[in-house]
Amino acid sequence: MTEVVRVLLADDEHLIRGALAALLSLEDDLVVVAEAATGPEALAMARAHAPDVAVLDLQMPGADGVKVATSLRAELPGCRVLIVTSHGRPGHLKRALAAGVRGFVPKTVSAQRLAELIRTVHAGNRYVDPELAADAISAGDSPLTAREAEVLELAADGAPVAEIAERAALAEGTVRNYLSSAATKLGAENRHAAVRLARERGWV
Amino acid sequence: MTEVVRVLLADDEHLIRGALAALLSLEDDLVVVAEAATGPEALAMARAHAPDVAVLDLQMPGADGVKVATSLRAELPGCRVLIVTSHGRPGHLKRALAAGVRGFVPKTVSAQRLAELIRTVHAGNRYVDPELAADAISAGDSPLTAREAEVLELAADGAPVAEIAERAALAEGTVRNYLSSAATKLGAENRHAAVRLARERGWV
DNA sequence: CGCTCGGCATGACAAATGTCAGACGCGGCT
DNA sequence: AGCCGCGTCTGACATTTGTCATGCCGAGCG
Repeated sequence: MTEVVRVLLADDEHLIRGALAALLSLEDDLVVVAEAATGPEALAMARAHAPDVAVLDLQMPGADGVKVATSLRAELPGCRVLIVTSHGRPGHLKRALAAGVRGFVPKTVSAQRLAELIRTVHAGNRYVDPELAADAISAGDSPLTAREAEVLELAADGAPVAEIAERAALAEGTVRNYLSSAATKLGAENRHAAVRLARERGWV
Repeated sequence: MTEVVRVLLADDEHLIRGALAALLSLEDDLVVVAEAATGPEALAMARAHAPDVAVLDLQMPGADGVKVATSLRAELPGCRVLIVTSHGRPGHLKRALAAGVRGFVPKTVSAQRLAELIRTVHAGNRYVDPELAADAISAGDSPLTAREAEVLELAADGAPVAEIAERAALAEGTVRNYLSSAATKLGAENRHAAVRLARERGWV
């Protein structure tokens, strides 16, 4: 094991990023070559340092971890991506895997374990946290059609139907119809509960 | 400075807690005597080890940082509390200060800075992050009356008015009235937008 | 081709929600 | 005491939202 893994660390919480950098540096075969606090910064750093593995927080200002991963996939195909997250929602995992992410774990893992996982994804293997995977499977695919999801998203901040209709270029009746069917599919009493459920499952 | 500060660390994210414990241990005058992943666990650990300073995450399973701080205040008056948080909302700061918390900072600070702050609060001084303080001041006090806030909270998960009325033991008309006046005070179009705004400002 | 099925879209009607004027009690103020 | 102002509470009315029956179009299939 003479090979050294060059790591990029991106997380908006300085406390965690710094602490993590220090801990990972204790491992002989890992070296943190760059740190970033935002999505765009992470991309810039990746271009500049071409790391072997990028450890990305899911929620960062600017662009979230999955978006960064997508861009990275295109620009630096050799760079493996490992996502860490505080509040894992099923849909995110699905999107992340679709973006070519190699690992997906909650922040409840230990640093020791994270170091192992960095080696794992660097070796070309995949790893997703079993519990998150189980959630994603039990949540299943979104039953919503494209328009239903679109309208539900526009309804997310509590806007009245008239405004949604205008933004989506639809008749009010149509908007109500989509909201209603979305709510039925999700088993919600009304559209607001539907928005909440869809968010929890990562479908919006 | 021969005195050693005994620290309790509570955060549900193992990654951060562990990393933090390691970093703080590098400081000669700080020693982490206990760690916890949940609110109740933090309380139990505090009782067992009687730390000088408790570093608490705001959002933990079981009981949040402020609730733990309140209990701690009663049981271990000598233990100073420092709250760290990822997403600082104005209302939380206010609640925290009311609970006798001595420090309140976002997780974007560096570990170095955190170590300084632990010494600061241990010395009996207070510290709140300037930016969070500014937010709290600009957000001001909640304009909602007790009933308005209560009803708005019951409406938070999208429940229909009839259900809220039953839970609050009020007539439906009354509930609608409170929701309406709350929405007006918050400058919201409807109650759902009102819930969102009140959450953002930490008023629910 | 002719058929069915599912997604998209609409308007009319029923139900839920928002708005209004007003009643009651309580505390502060002159 | 008498008079506000404020919070609490209510029902009646207007508006918004949810539900339903229906039509249109393209994809898949016998």
